[in-house]
Amino acid sequence: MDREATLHDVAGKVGVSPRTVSRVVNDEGGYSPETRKKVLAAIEELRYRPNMVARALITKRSGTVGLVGGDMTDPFFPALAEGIQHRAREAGQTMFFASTGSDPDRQAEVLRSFWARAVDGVIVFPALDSIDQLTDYGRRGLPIVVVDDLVEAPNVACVLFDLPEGGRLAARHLLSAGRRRMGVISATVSPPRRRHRERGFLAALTEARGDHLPAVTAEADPTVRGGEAGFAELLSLMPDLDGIFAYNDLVAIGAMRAAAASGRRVPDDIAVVGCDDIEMSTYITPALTTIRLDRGRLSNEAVAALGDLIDAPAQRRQPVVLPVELVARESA
Amino acid sequence: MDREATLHDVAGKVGVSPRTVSRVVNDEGGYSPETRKKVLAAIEELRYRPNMVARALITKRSGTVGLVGGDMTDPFFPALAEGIQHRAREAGQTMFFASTGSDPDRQAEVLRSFWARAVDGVIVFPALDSIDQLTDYGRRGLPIVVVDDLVEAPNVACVLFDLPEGGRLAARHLLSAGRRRMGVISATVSPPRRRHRERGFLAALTEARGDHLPAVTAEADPTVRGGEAGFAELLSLMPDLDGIFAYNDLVAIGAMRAAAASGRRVPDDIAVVGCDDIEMSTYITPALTTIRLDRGRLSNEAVAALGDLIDAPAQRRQPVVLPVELVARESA
DNA sequence: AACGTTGGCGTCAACGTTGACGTCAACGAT
DNA sequence: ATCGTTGACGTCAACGTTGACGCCAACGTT
Repeated sequence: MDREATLHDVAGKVGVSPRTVSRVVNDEGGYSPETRKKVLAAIEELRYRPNMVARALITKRSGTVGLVGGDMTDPFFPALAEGIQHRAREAGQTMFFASTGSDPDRQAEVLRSFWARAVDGVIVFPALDSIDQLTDYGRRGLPIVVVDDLVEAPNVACVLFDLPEGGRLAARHLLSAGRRRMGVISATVSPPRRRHRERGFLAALTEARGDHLPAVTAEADPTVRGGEAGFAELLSLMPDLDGIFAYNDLVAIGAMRAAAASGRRVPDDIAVVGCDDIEMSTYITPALTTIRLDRGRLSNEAVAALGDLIDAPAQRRQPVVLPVELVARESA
Repeated sequence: MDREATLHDVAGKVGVSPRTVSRVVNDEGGYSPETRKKVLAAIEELRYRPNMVARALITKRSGTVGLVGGDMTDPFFPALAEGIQHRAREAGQTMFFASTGSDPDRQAEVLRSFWARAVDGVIVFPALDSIDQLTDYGRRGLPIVVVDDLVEAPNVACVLFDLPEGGRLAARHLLSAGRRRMGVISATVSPPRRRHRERGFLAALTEARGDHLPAVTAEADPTVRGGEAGFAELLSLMPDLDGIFAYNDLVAIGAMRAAAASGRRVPDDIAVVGCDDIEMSTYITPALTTIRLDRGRLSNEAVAALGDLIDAPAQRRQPVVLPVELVARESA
């Protein structure tokens, strides 16, 4: 035959109904051992494989999950995608991937595309101002795991790192190293309510009292180049800067490079702390001190949360808050 | 209604048949302007969206493409995935992604999963010894773009960089810098017939004659750690090594780190050339001299080749060979 | 007036699988 | 012998959409 075998072909070969073949394929029971052997032999001979498209039309389950992020070239992401895909594969699922460039319109387009293809659920790093669309899809019945944000809606679970604590750890580390004139670089696309790192950092400074000056703040894109620009902005606000906390490692690396370019030694003249702990951070000189976000842990928790949503939807879910830790290297 | 609207719902609201609604949705013609307006209004009101699963069951087209690679944490890959996804999105397609860990059994599993979900085509970085399975899927009718290898089969097109030329450029660069005792690090998973870089490198040395010694070779995993191990292997074969060409940038960075750890200065004592041109290569010290593989170009060519296969399958395709260039920085 | 053409519809039967329910022979209990 | 139960099947009708083909009124040509 010049087309792929179907249940009907297998059934025809064995002399049973397609329904019976479906029972064997799906291990449903309700067939004799003899029938089972014959069906499996025919499956092998005809190279039958279930058509997941036809199956999805009936069961509304496609065996796929979607991963929606900002930009895949952010090194944090591929490691996470590998983790998520590994766990999804264990559950017999195939992964869609789409990046949104942190644009809510593109995220809406991606979610629409996934919804139209009956994905079993999605793991989303939300774009700015996209809670409404996430809530909408949750209400429509799409299981959604939101990462690094809080959305309360049916079928939505949240998994996030304790980023305020990360900010506090960074602040305390810089203070204990004797830094007194500090700055924080936050993400350009983050609204104030999502600047957890900055909030924790500033809170820790306030708690500590002491002789440090009030910290200055800047914004930057999540790239090395962004970090260079963020450094320049901080410096213009506080020329005798001696400590920096950046919201991700690429930005921190950029700040380090800009510091070096301006004749300041890291960490002698200025200490830098990042947040992520990407591999690159161990290879640059000096090696970056950073707040480690455990991607393996995040992958596991996100996929587990999605599995729970898929199996038992429309149940109330408490956010899962993952701990962070400071990894002290050379830059601070 | 507590379920998503279908063509039937829209048809019922307007008072036409579902087929007519389908004609409007798909811009097929064969309807009056008045009918079109009514249908579009009803679509808006009912928030109708085509069910891509149902559509795929009939048309055998799902509007999805699959990307199959080794490991997403290889920095070359995410940049490529962004490019491919961007181009796919322009064509209204959604991207599956799966990594295989360069394992042919996992690649077979991935292809089976994609095939069962009626992907329109796949772009594959082949795992070792996987030509047979690729040929098999090509014969079954799956459009396949193979990257960095050559597979001749129906429905298969190949896109690859001129890696032998990359090897030659690296060799000539090192020679012109006065290096005379050189080594090449190839991929552990590459069979001899796929060591294009090494072959080009050695060929250029043979052509050049001169007073350089025959190069030594080593194998390494595609990571910084792999590069450190590869460097050690080369060094054991040639203790007065003064030039290295690595098959990717991470390996080159690892070699640089190992050289520094052994007290050798890069490039003074030992010059290092990589291949890829990942972003990290510009940020490490010294910045890496490398053979640049243009990912934007590769994404475009791969997606274009896949589009051609999808639109006109079972046609003979000449491999697309992309040029490479040497980017001279500080390490060589 | 008759005939051929054609636009704007509609009908029908898939596509491959599965949920809901039906049939029937074999078996144990009475 | 009769009856109720049950395992091992089978039948039927979706699921939502589309390809193939049919119908019919309107129109132009003869």
